[in-house]
Amino acid sequence: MSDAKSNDSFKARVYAIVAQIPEGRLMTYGDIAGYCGQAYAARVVGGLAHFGPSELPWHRVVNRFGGLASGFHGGREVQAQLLKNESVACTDYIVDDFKELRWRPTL
DNA sequence: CGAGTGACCGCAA
DNA sequence: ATTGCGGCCACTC
Repeated sequence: MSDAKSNDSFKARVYAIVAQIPEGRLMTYGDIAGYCGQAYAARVVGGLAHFGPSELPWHRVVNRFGGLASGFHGGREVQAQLLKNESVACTDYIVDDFKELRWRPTL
């Protein structure tokens, strides 16, 4: 909300955004980090995701190229399968309409 | 407690 | 247009 300054840890904000990503939608680490207030903390988003709760739709989070990242819970093939399961056209671990599916959080 | 690593991005030349 | 480099935060061991 209005404050949303630094009451919660950075990871809390990242998890909140990722958890709010709708189906068929994708987001990039830089975008999430940017919406968290630190566009330079893109690495943190990835790091948190590596240890983050598998309950969050990390499979909807991709890199700048719209491709699946590594270290996903289970494997990239699983992530690709999940995206396909969400009607997301992904080819060779790369989202086809990534630029079109790039979702923007509702502030 | 301290140090290192990490699924990255943006910019510059 | 392409390539190379640096930098920030949090988590884990």
